[in-house]
Amino acid sequence: MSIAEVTDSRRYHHGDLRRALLEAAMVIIERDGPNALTLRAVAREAGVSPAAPYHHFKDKSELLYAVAKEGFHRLKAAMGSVVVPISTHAMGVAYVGFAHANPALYRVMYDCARSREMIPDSEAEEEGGIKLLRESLIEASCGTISDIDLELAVIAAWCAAHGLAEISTFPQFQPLKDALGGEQAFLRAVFEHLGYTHGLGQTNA
Amino acid sequence: MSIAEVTDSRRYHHGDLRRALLEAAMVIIERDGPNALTLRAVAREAGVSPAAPYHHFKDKSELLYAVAKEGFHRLKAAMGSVVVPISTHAMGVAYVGFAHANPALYRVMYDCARSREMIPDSEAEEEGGIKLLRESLIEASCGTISDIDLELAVIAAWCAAHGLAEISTFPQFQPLKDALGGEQAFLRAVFEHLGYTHGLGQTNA
DNA sequence: TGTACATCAGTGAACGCGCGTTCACTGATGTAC
DNA sequence: TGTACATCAGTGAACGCGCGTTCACTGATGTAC
Repeated sequence: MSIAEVTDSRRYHHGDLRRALLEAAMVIIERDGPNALTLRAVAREAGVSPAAPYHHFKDKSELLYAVAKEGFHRLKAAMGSVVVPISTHAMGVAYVGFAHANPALYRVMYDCARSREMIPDSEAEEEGGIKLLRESLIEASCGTISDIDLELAVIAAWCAAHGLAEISTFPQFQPLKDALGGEQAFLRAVFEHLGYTHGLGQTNA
Repeated sequence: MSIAEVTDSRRYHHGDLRRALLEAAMVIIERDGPNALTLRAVAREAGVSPAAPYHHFKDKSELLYAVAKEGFHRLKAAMGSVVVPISTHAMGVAYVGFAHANPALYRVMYDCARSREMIPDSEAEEEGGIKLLRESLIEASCGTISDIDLELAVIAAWCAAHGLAEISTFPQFQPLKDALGGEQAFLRAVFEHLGYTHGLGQTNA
């Protein structure tokens, strides 16, 4: 439920329109697709005039930035909330789970991260999840891993998670999912194939 | 060089406008980004009136389909042209190379593949690369791999390639690339971390 | 406590723009005789 | 080979639309006295 619905939305002054606009943007992205994310649509969704957002965002691109930043923030939160013992595998599952729960937002986040320098703030959020991943890999190796191997392991795990997040939703995999006994078993099996059974990226054989 | 440039583009009748429109669309996507891909822009790029494309595509979405299909066709060609002996690793490098050479097209292809049922034709093209990958995995296992393990290996390899294709371009990896001695060494190292040293997805340890 | 007033966060009308698409048209092409 | 004509693949003007953004405005809020 958005803040606009919680508080009395008929008030002239909204209360926290900035937050409400971000929520509205999330709704629109997931409901109507990233291309439907216009400033006017966001204002409409938040129940506010088309000019109102300009009191909170310089222009459309700044809203987009903020949406991506919020997305990375939530992704980091999802990854950080896995139950102990933290494993790379569990974090990968959380990562993929987030991407599947918010597929369109996930696309917007990465389009944003790829297409331009993130503002420092957003970069920090984006880095947040990576930091958690790195820590889990250090822990799993008992701190013996070299810097270069660690970075390679981070990237490898990130690639695996990103690939799985985007590709495993394709309908053509449904037969295999059924054969393996469901989505979770399917994800586990693919992670195993990629070397994440024990929560550590495999080192060179 | 587009066909429009090769032939006399001042002719009233174009010759192969459909092809020229696809080429123009590719140019626009890579030069101006996927959001700049409008029917009018494509016509403009091809040097033709805004109504001309309607003699070759029912509407804008049909042009988009055709672009994605052509993209998958080229991706398949890139994967198929790796030198013998064919290895999963070599095909992965070809895949990532294609994605890096045509980043925006690559996004359009996957957005298209994800957002709707591809028309049968396009699905065949999309499947093309997967088929090559599957064959390389069968060959590498000397035909002893089970059906389920084979499909898992296909998906794992596909995820790794897709993840690497989209993530390895992030600027934050530049230091590591430099430390490893360049883009190629970097890609090889990450592939190794993911178990593709010998051209076969690792089986469960 | 009550009042004047500056500030803030909204409104709603308007702008210019590029878009997808349609339409009547026209020039080029190829075929029948 | 030459001509009439159907067909095809273009043109260019026009349409309605939703967009991002601006602007003068106004209602609500909070603070100084």
